[in-house]
Amino acid sequence: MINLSVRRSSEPSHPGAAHAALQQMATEESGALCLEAFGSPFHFKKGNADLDAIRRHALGRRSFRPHTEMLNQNEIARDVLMIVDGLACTYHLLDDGRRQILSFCLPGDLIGIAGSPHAPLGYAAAAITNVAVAVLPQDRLLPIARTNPDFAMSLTRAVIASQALSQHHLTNVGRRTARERVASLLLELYCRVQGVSGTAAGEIQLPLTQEEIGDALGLTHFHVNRVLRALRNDHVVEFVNRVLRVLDVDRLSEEAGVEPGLFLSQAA
Amino acid sequence: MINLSVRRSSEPSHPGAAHAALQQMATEESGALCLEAFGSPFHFKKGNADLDAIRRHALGRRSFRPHTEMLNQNEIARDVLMIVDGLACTYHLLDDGRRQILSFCLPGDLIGIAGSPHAPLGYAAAAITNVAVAVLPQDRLLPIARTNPDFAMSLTRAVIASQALSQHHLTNVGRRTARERVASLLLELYCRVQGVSGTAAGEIQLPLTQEEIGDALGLTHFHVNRVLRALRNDHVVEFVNRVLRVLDVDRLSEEAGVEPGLFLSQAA
DNA sequence: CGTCGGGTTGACCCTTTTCAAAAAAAGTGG
DNA sequence: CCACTTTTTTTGAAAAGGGTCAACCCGACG
Repeated sequence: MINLSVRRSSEPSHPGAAHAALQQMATEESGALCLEAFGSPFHFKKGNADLDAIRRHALGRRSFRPHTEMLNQNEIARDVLMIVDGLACTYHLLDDGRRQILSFCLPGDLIGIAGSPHAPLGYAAAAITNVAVAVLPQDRLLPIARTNPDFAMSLTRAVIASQALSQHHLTNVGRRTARERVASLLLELYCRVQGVSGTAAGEIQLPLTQEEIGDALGLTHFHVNRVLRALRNDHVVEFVNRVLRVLDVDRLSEEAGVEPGLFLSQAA
Repeated sequence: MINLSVRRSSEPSHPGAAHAALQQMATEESGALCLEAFGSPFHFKKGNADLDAIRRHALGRRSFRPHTEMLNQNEIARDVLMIVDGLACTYHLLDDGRRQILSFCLPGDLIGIAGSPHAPLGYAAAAITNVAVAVLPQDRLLPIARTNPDFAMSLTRAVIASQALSQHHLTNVGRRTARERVASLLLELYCRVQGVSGTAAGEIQLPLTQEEIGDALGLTHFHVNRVLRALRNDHVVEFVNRVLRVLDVDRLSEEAGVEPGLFLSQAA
């Protein structure tokens, strides 16, 4: 049902020699392991005030290769990570292998904020593409907040925004048909990716497998495949070769059953 | 499919004369409309530091009768509400009447915190029983946070805790069977109610309809009924007459597929 | 050139929904 | 305290939306 081949992030990486220059570029402040290219369509373009406020306090950078685990759901998370480049996801993994993807994480998203400082995180995070993150040690949050009150509110707003998305997903999975769910997720990703990349073409790069889509929507990848085909036949969206082409945005949001503009506010 | 008979909360209330004394008791700080009795099993017993920090800044109180709307999903929320007594829920309402309950709100829970100060809330909230809340105007959050950094972090932690619950629900609905979902929700409510009420009996008052349970779990109330019967036949839990009796906690958490103690941390 | 991760398809099965209807409970007003 | 109404719970039968399983295809990659 799921791809369990997620490698531990602590594994040493073996970047090809050709990538050396880019790695240098990425190895800014800290001695974190940095690798791979950063020409992805998922780069942090325009910042909003809150995110910049948070990012300003980051202590370093780290990078992750595709399909590596960024946060473990049973360990206490030492650091909060802000995605700077690339695509990741957070998820729950059940004992028998079932997986629920909780969110797809784009540049600007925060992952790993813990409620209690020494409790396990409760969810895992993994890189989907190459991912670069800014690192913010968990135990620096309170000190920073004390000297910088706006920082704390920025943090709060970031968490609230991400919860609004979680709730949207819950409604999706709980009360919508497979077709509506797929339409809704594609619309969401289309809007969010355009939001962070600043572009506005009719298509985006979307390096997701149908299995990942299914794990986010509570469907099997078989059924995702069927729905995708139907959506393509009906000239709503095409999702082939990791490219999502939206043929008719209004139609898509109609199919999804969401008010257009729901996801645009995310990018504000 | 859903009960659309939610009355506007602005309706004047008509408390019986017998309740006068109790009303007085409840009308503490402000001229808010207060009514009805407060002998419910859902009363704010033991506070944790964060919640007290937040509640300390509340400006007044309000009460809601059962099935009245507390927050509207299309309006901008003026106030943040902290439940002090009673049971409420937050939900999304789709155009065609489908409803997804996002969370059940017990004393200590915060609802209505807005990410952007002037955007619609995105979800609604309704009282299930009589509900008493502490009111905290949205626009006081930032001023308070500025002079009191710990308040902001308390707020952040409260939102994080509630997001953890949302995510748990998402996994429930997306990747678990009907039986697992019902078991999981009952276990959650059992633990949370005992947490806030401070009791530890084998049963709790749980004034929910099967329809509400279904709307929270992405099931029809017909199927909830059948699952409930099966669980009763198997001597795991009994849920009759608004009373939830847990016959075997370990068995229940096993059925739910969650590690026992997941929800206990909520009450900490 | 052979393996491997994804995508695609069809047939079949099963969990859950839908619909109709009745019984039980809970309010409401007199 | 009793009729009367409205919710809520319960049950059965039938339909359907998705899941399961078994293949096969394809391009990427070593």
